[in-house]
Amino acid sequence: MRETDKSPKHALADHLRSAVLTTSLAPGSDLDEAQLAQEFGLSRTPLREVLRELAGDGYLTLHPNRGARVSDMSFATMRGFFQAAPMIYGAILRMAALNATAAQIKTLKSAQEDFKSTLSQGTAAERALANNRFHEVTGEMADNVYLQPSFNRLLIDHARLSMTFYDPTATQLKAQRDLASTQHDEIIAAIEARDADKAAQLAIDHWNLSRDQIEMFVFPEALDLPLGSAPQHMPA
Amino acid sequence: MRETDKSPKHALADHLRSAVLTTSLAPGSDLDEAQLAQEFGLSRTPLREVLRELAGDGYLTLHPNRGARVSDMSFATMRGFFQAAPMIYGAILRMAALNATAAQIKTLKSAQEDFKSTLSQGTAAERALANNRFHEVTGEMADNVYLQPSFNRLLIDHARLSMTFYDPTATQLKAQRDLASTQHDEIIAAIEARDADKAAQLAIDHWNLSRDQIEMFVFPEALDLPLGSAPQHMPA
DNA sequence: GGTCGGTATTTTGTATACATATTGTATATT
DNA sequence: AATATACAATATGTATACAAAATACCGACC
Repeated sequence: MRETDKSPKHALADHLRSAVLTTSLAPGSDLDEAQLAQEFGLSRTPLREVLRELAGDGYLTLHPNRGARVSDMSFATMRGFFQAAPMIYGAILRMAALNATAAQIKTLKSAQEDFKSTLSQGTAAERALANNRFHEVTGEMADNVYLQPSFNRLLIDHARLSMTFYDPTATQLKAQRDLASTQHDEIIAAIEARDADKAAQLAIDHWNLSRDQIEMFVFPEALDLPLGSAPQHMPA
Repeated sequence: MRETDKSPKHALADHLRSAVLTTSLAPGSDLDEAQLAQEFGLSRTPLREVLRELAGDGYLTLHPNRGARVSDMSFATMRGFFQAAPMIYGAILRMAALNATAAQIKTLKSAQEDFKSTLSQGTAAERALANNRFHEVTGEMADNVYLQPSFNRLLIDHARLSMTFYDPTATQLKAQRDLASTQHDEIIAAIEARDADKAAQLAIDHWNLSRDQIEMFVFPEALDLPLGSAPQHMPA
């Protein structure tokens, strides 16, 4: 893979996408056109075109006369996310099982290998990107231009939620990740067998796992402090 | 509504959207940047930004070094359309019933009034646009950024299919249009009553009607010619 | 006569310069 | 001292000029 001869536009777009997905660019943060232009060695004109493309895909939001910001994630959008995700994920995997080509299955397996290697020796960001890539491939397999835009938008925020609600101290996490990987393998098998119902079911299972991880972070075990053991705040 | 003081960018975007929806710009036709720029009185730079935005929304497709074309509709995309539409329409109307604001309901009623007036005295294109607007409002009501992109993409091709498979000679058409209008009224009522199940059911009904119209065009009654009554093609 | 190759023309992509809008700051006024 | 206003600084939006790519045209060659 030659990365060097890619056009600066592609390099910029890839960089921004990764940065948004891994929240190294935080939701809501705003981008400086002049700075990015200089950094990636192109003028503002093509740069602004890239920003518009990424805005169309949901990575960024453009505010007239006020520049581009990373699309933000409020509690309202999270609610919408949890409502829409199971349906879309299920539909995508169902169609993936029906329509996947041999070449795509090969690509998916390779994406899964990459994901596995990030499990043993990758950062949280690398894991999120590899997982994102795996699911992107399933989206391509489904080959439905009407579902794809919504699916890709879900994937963006799925990655960002994973990064946001990632708790390295959680002890169950290793086991959950292994289960996720196992589910990926099962998904590949279902697609290869063209078993649409199985694929749809696995989508739900996989989604629930993901959902549990986030829930576990938001609603952790309450701390078990006996009443009164914490020092009282006394008036000075 | 002042149309005159809108920025040329908005004017261009609106024009292109309408032209695509009504197929006055045919699927697959390509756009001349220089010509459009002159026509709408702006330079190529902002014009290209508009093209990128519309491409993000699915109206256009950009081909690197080869300009912008109206997104085309193949049989493959039609198949995908019929697979995805019922699910998304149902989900959108369900959420619309749950989340619609009073202001939005007012907007929807007004859109329906406009639609009704096109039924009695509008062209096919005007009807398609008014119908499209009605459903766009339901999309806004659902207020779900993850479903909206797919829904809007479906609406684009729904409008274009209506225009493509529109048969002014079909006698049932008037009755079907009145039924569509009645369904719109029922949809408004369900949303106002916050009856999500009803709204979802109406989405399916409304969709089936639409589907039947298209099917009627593609598979018309076979011509009732007795065998042999058509002149045989004789060798010269 | 048809196909290949090279040049001219057209079209798309990029850079730079300029115009316009927004934001921050300092000063004046109440 | 607080607010309002004018002005400066910064950032976004647009136009034009130039570069690169693709297409069309024409002639040579098989």
